[in-house]
Amino acid sequence: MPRAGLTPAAVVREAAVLADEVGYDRLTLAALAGRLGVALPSLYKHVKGVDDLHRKLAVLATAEIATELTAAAAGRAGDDALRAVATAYRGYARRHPGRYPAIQRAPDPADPEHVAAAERAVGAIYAILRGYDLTGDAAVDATRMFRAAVHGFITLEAAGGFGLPRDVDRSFDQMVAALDTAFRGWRS
Amino acid sequence: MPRAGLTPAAVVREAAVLADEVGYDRLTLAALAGRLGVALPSLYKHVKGVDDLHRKLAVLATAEIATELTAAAAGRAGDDALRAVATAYRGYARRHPGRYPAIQRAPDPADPEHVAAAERAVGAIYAILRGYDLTGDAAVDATRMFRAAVHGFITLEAAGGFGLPRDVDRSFDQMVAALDTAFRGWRS
DNA sequence: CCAAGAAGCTAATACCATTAGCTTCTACCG
DNA sequence: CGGTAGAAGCTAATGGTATTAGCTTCTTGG
Repeated sequence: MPRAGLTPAAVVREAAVLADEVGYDRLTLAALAGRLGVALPSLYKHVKGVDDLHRKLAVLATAEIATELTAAAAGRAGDDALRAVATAYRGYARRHPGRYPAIQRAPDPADPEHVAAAERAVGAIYAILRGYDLTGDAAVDATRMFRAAVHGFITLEAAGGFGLPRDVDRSFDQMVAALDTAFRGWRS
Repeated sequence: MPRAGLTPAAVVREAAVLADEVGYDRLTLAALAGRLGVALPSLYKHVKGVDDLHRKLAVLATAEIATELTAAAAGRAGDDALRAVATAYRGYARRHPGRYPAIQRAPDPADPEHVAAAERAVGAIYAILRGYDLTGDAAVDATRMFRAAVHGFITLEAAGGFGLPRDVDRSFDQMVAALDTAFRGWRS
């Protein structure tokens, strides 16, 4: 009987694929084990349990989105960068509907990899705000607003919370334009 | 052996209390039955299952928050109303951390009570935007932005997503002020 | 007053996660 | 080249959850 040759990384990668297919809440150790051609308890050699799997998936997804946000911001400034990063943010959530909710989990301060990924993601947003002359507390507040607005839009959209026929893409564009207006006219 | 005298409404009310105590994701039929002094399967006389319970809880919470948002908006206009409704929104989420996530569930179009509650909640926000001379598509877009920003802020805050020491209440006030700026300068 | 329906119960089934303890492969070292 | 230790897999058992079936008992309306 040949071994499956699993590693923690391979398990988490497959978990990410599975989550995108069936949804984050239906990511189950049983389904994951079946997918990997292995009995369920065998997964415990690679992850400590379902909570640990969620944690590892959060690290993976946070690192992925951080890279995409950073790439989107590269070579752009001002409202151009704002639009690019907001679009990349929403794009990641749409391409990876199962990974995206995992990102919500706050990093354990004792996990340097997770903390670094989260800082990289937030840093990509924070950097944009220099183009609006926002620094210090104002930049922190504006970053929080950006994250809240984009994340909130993504989750409401995913939940089917926008009932009216008005085009959702257009609403998103309008929101990003309004964020630009807000950041230009920021008053501390 | 005396009857517990349950009704669907009583079951959902207790579910709301329990959810606020232990969290929405730990709202379980087993715990709910124990709380009501009844065996687990007995709950099926009042709710069809856990999904139905979630649906009913969504109706309850949506109606509650709609009432609070409407009350907050009453007698106010412009940025005054904006601040009041945003504060009421966040206040509800903080007072009812277990009910709040239930609201995310989109109403079944075939459920008039749920649809009406959702329309009442969105209507309270929509009404504010008349004070900014926003109507039609612009009002829809602005309403979506308001909901996205406030909801996103609430969920990020609840998830512990704001790591930095900067005061979160102040960030929220700044965001509401920035929404005011955005709505004043709205460009279609 | 009694019959029907509602409200409760127990028992059984089916997932899922977790732990314990066993077997077998593999890789490294003498 | 052989043996051994550890890693990777397995089965079995336990406990929690939801759901369905079928039974009993209370309550209420005719």
